Amino acid sequence: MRYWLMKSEPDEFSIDDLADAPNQTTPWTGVRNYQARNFMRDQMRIGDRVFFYHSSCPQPGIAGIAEVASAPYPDETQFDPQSDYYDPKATREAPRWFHVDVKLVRKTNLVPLAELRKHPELAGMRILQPGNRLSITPVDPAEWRFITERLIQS
DNA sequence: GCCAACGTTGGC
DNA sequence: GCCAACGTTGGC
Repeated sequence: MRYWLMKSEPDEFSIDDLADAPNQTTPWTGVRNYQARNFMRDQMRIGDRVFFYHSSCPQPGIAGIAEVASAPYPDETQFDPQSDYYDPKATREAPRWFHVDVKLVRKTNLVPLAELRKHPELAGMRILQPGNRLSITPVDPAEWRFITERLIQS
């Protein structure tokens, strides 16, 4: 099982929105970065654990734990001319964008970005590197353990 | 609102 | 294929 961190802007879709979603599950649509797509398409497996991260907001940080809840499949929004995420180069025969479903495991206390930065054990995390913009990043098992055992209350 | 980082686009 | 211009992300 792998571990991941997935960013979402709470103004767009927050941990509470996930909690309120049918079956507490949502299709992770709208990713338009090849590296992030490849993680979902090629590496994620059902049951992989995910830190749900709030970005571009007053209190950026980890807001909950989720899990990968589906195999990868084409992102419908790429075919929809009305969507912000419409991609005229994508076709149903050759979809360009794939995503998985993500299901809530539980909300957690917020672990602020500033808190993550305090711990040398986490210094290697992608999210902490300057200029990191990738919306989906792998999390090292040791980092996952440190955060869940030390920074998240059970 | 600012600005650094970085991915993408498009001219050549 | 190069690379400058441009747009976006995201913390502060």
